[in-house]
This record gives sequence, C-alpha cells and structure tokens, in this order.
Amino acid sequence: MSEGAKAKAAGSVLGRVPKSTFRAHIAEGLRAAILNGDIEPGAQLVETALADQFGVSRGPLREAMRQLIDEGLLVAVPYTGTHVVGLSVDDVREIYSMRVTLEIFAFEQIWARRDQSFRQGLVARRDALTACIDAEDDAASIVAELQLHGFVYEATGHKLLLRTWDSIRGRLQLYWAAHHRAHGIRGPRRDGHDRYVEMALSDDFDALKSEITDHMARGGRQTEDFLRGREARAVQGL
Amino acid sequence: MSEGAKAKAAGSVLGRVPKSTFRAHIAEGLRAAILNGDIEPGAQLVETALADQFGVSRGPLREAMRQLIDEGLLVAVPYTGTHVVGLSVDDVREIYSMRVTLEIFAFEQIWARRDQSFRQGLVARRDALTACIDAEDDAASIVAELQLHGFVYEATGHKLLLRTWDSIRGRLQLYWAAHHRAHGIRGPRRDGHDRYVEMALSDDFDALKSEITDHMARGGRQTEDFLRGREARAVQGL
DNA sequence: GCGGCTCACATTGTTAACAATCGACTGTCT
DNA sequence: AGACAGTCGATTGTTAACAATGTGAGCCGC
Repeated sequence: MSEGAKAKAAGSVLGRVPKSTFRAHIAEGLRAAILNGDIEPGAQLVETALADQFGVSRGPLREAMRQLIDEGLLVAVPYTGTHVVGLSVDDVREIYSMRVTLEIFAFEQIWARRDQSFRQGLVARRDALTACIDAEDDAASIVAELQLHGFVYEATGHKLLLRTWDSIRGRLQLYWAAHHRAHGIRGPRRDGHDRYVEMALSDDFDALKSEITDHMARGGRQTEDFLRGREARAVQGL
Repeated sequence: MSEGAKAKAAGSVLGRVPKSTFRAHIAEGLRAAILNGDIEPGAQLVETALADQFGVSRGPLREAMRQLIDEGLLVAVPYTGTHVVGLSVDDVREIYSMRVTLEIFAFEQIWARRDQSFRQGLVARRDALTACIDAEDDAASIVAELQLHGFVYEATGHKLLLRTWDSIRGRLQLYWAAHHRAHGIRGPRRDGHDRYVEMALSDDFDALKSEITDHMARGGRQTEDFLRGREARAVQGL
C-alpha cells in the first residue's frame, strides 16, 4: 500500500511498473485473503500449501508471512506452526484506546497547518465514505473509513506516526471485516462521520477531542458487543 | 529481548535453553552491532558477507534483516542493497514528539493502578540508572534509561502500546549510542530522572505531564544539537 | 572531449532439497 | 486400566545452487 501511495505521489500517469519482488505480491494477496475472511481467524497456515497455492517457493512466502507477523495479523511459534491471530475483546479495547491517543496527537500536529488542500481532502474522503454507506456496500465503506482516518495521519507528514497507524490499521480492518461478515451491517452511520469532519475543520480543538473520544467509544463498544455475541454463540455451538 | 523476558517470567533458574532458531540470534547480534556502532549509520550490508560472518546461510540472515527493517534500523531497496538507516534531525523530532504522547498515555493507563510493586520497580530502575551514571558507564546508562521508561510501558499491560514502544526504542537507542560514541557523555543527568520518578509517584497528573514534556524537550534538544554538530562537521570534512 | 552503448560484475531474489523439531499415535509394561 | 517410551508423520528451519536485476567501467562513435 505504501507502494501505491509512493507511485501516486510521484505521478501515477505512467502506468505503474510491476517492480517485481514476489514477496510484496504474496503479502498483499495473503493480507487480502485474511481480511476477506477466506482464511478464518485462528486458522493455521501451512507454508507448503500456501506456497503451492501462490505458485512460488517457500522462501518468498516465508518472508511475506514474516511481514504479516510484524503487522500483527499472524502469530508464529517456532517449529510448530503459524496461525491467523484470534479475535479478543482485550485487543479491541487496546486498539481503540490507542486510536484516541494517536488521532488526537495527529490533529495536534496538523491543527495550525490545516490548509485548503487538507480541508478538501478530508471532505472528499468523507463524501466517498457516505457514498459507500448509502450504496450499502460494506466492504467498500470499511476501506473508505480507513482512508478517511488515514488521511489525517498522512497529512501530518509524521512518518513515525503514519508507521504506527499502519501497524494498527491491519488489525482494525480484521475486526471490522469479521463484524461485516457476521452481521452484514457495521460501523457508525453517516452522521457520525459528518460530525467528526465538522469538528476537524472547526476552530474548537477541545470539541474535536471529545468528538474523537466519543467516536472511538461508540466504535469500540459496537465492536466489543459483536465479539461478545460471537463468543457466546461459539460456546453455545460447542 | 522478548525472549529474555519470557524466559524470566517462566523462571530463569534453569539455565535458558538455546531455543534454536538462528534468526533470533542473528537479529540480536546484528542489532547489537548496529547499536554498538560496529556498523556505521548509512553503511551498506551485504548479505553474503554477513552470512559468512555469522556462519549461517543467507536464508535465516535475510529473515533477520527483514526484522531489523521492520524495526526501522535498516532500509532496503529491491535488487540494489540494504543500508543502516541514516541519522536525521527530523526523525529525532518525530521520535521525541511521539514519546511525549505515548508516555503520557501510558501513565493515563496505569495511573489509578499504581501499586506497591509498580512503585518499587520504578524506584529500583531509577536507582540502577543513577548508579550507572555515577559510575560514568555511558553504555550501561543508555540501557538503564531505556529500561526505566520501558518499565512504565510494561506495567500498563497494554500489549499494543508496548509493541509501539518496542518499535521506537531501537531507533532511540541508535541515536543515543551515536551520541555517546561521539561525545562520550550523554543524556540528562541524574536529577532529571529523580524529578521524573518523583512526579510519576505523586498524585499530581498534570505535573507529571509537564515534567514528561520538559524531560523530552531537554532530551530532544540535546540529541538534535549533537546531530547538527555532526552534520556541520561532516560538511567541513568534505 | 563527450554522449550513449555494451558488457561484466556485484548483489539481491528465488528455488528445491535436506535437516531439525514437535505432536500424536501406538504398543508395551506395570 | 493407566502410564510411559518409542516411533511416525507433519511442519518448520536451514542450506547451497540458480536466476534476475541493478550498477559501473570500459569502449565506440561522433
């Protein structure tokens, strides 16, 4: 994904050279498969089978898996196996509490530098998100919401902050995708983001801070409830 | 390092099984070599040479290098080479601004749960740090200071936060180690940390917040000054 | 003398075979 | 019947050879 961003920044007009390196393709494909739910949380990944499936050798595949491990989507224990990370309520709490802190920090960084292009970019992504919500396209709205929030992190120009957001985004998407697959409907509805963007463009930083806190509290509660229901159903199923 | 912590948690009395997996050893060795300055910032790392030096094949070595890349200590461009990350004042600013936010967040998380063991652990690490400073052992004091701050992150029990701290710690240590090698003396002297710990154990959260902000501002300024001097000297050297 | 081209070298990317380790099954002994 | 040791299969860790790519030197034509 950072490749795409780089290409766009450099001028996307000339059609993006393949740039080789299987590792990147495999990582992308695997990540998509996990977030799509083609591979369930907790499932084991066997290197030989995956290498066969992707049509490559185990070397590049292992490196791609290492990358997903660092992204927090996989967990590996030496000589025994690697699994897709499981879903837990604690993780959701950690993710959302972290998001509150990081996103307020992001706005602190950019607050005085919010220029026209920032406002336009934010509004454009808000509109894209509401369009997806109105079209009832859950998968697209997940991506759109991540891009809306991600835009703030990018706009700060804070590379370390953006890196940290990237390390969280994957797991957040994992939970949202699982929620979407289970219930079909998901996430705060459109007016929630309308208010968020409104505050982000206002001159009242404290109001934005409490809006972010509320926004995350709503999202976190929703995801936690989904998870608890899932756990209850799993116990019933046994 | 997480291995050591795990071994300690499991009971370090029985002398630590090698636990196999070259990858971890190599990563540890390489990281130490970089932080020691045996490999200078900006230097290129050649896989074959390193593999030869470590006495292993390129496979495990590549995976170890991938890990260091994810830690932000190396940068790689496909088919051309991988280098130790260079030192830049922007990075220092980012690291220290991030530290302010993360460390305040950490104390928010643990503030109401500061029990006896937390206080004792904090004081113990403060004492260890002052001992290293009094002994004028710079290398040890760098580690001690990282452990003092790291203890706060660990105490929160916030896995995602700890993970984020881990991703920053390496680069922070890189800058401190470079500073140490250049000047021989480094870091805020002991009373700075005395005050920090005092505030951390007090009941005035706002006072702690401003102490953290000041603490980081001092450290950041010091590191930035060192870097600017280094750059100036490099230009002069050309 | 200078710009572009070719070619060889250095380095990384990839592959397939081999070795080490873990988990479960089975058979035996008490 | 229960517990324990040995063994087998599955999976990951490791290795060395092979292929693809980028870089720079040297050469040629102008």
